[in-house]
Amino acid sequence: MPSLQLPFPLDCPSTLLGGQSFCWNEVSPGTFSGWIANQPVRLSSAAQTLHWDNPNLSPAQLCHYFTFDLPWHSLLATFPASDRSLATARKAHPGLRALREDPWECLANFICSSLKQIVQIRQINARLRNSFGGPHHLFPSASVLASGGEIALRTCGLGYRAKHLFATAQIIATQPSLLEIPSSLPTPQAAAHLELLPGVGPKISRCVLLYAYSRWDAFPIDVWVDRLLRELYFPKKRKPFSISELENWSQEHFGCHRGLAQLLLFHWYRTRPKLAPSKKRPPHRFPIQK
DNA sequence: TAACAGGTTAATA
DNA sequence: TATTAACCTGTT
Repeated sequence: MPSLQLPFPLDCPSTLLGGQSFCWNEVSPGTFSGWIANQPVRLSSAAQTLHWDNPNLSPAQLCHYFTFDLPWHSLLATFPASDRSLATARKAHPGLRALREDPWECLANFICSSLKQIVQIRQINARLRNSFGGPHHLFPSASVLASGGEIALRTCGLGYRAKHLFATAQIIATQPSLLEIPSSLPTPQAAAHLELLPGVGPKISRCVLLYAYSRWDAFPIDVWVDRLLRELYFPKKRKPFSISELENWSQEHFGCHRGLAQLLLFHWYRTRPKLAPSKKRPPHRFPIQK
């Protein structure tokens, strides 16, 4: 069984189930079943060693997927030292990492994500794999989804999102190069480029740039981030900031790696213990119920 | 039972 | 440019 020594702890539940990727399931305590680079794999991490069961996956592929190649600590060192919320979030989840997802699967996942909770997006991902993914339940390519048709997508429980995913699948099937985004293209332009696709707006474009293209300056603002920014950074403000004002502010405040700040804050805000109305609340379950 | 959920789009002012 | 309703479906 291949393994990899890590110089730091890896928090698999937070990293794999926290809303970056949607193809993972915890099959037994500490063991996660999913796919990396179209290879089915089970993995577990204990005592700073990562184990996986598929020898077709090289350590380099694992490093790439989990961004172990990055100087994580120096990236986070660019955050403002005065930010207590961010410091708390980092301390609460030291093993949370950003992933490098496959661009097409990531795009498809987030097109399906609108008004859905994480668990439901995972269910949709599983149904797409079961219906279209062949014997190994691989995530279906754009051409496979395009030839499947919108009706077949609706039977996977996508609802109105089926129309968007089908239309985008048709476009990507004929022009796969649209997903080849050169790293020289600045993030705002890369976002505008993705937003040409049906079902892709400002939130989803930034999620895809952050989780599939390693654009650490992409700052997705969803209802949770919106909520936490207002509560933590503008508690007294009556008139709400617009999304574009918040985006500008995030750039000024968090700097060039603000997407990673978003990842930490988002995860911490959603999983932090509630302010204790009940004493017998189960400690830190995942996924957190509302 | 009826509201609500990690958003986008198209229609209005 | 900014605000508003409609959109599928499963869950609380």
